[in-house]
Amino acid sequence: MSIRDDDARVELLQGTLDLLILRTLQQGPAHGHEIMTSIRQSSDEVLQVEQGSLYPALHRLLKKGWIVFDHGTSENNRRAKYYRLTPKGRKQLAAEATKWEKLARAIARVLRPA
Amino acid sequence: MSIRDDDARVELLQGTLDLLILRTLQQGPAHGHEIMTSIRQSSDEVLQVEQGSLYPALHRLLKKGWIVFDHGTSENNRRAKYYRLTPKGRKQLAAEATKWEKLARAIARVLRPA
DNA sequence: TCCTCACACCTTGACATTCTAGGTGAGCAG
DNA sequence: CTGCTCACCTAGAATGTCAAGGTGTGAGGA
Repeated sequence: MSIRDDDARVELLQGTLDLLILRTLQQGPAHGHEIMTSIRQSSDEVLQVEQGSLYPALHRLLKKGWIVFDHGTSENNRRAKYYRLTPKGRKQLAAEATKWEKLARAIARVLRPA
Repeated sequence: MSIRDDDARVELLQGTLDLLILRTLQQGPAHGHEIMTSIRQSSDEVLQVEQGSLYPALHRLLKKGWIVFDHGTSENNRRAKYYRLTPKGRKQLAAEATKWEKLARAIARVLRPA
């Protein structure tokens, strides 16, 4: 994942991609390409997930049983894999979201101490 | 770095350690051990930096010219390296803090879209 | 005296995640 | 039939972190 930083791309942050994918799929099934553009758009063009990160991540989530996919046809009439959350994935999403909140708050505290 | 999660330790998040160290040193010179406890305390015991992460990180920051150290003696009368920010490090801190804010906001947007 | 503990520093090896940089094939527009 | 976008994929390298080890020294107690 990269973050747009004054028109330069800077790599940043490990461990949040799973969370972002799970959250995106919570809004309904989507194929890889859709997930990419969805994350980019819902972050106001700040977050740019690379394909080389996305697909390994999807396979990782599949393996862990957090998502599954069905074959389907995209809006552009292409073959595509529609991923969706499993119940296990929903739980994981909740857990990861909580963890993220906790972490973000903790870092914020360190950045501006009382 | 790990985050305390209901009395279990879960590793989390790559790329923020430099920021936390720089921010800690902004409050004045400190040696490694102090930096560890300072981060733990200012995060309300949530963030626990391991030695195996801290020292490589310090050497990395040294190499990049963001910090320097002087030999000194600790409060406990031990030999210690007192690290402090360089002007370059101060700039870097500002840049990384901005980047973090940007990222945290972006992720927050993805987590709860309008 | 000797022992143990905490302090302060360090390194090695493994691991996971991500990026770069490739590649495939199919549909669509010119 | 060419070129473009879509949609999928992988190999290789880089990176940062952790777990687990290690050294040496000072302080305090037995």
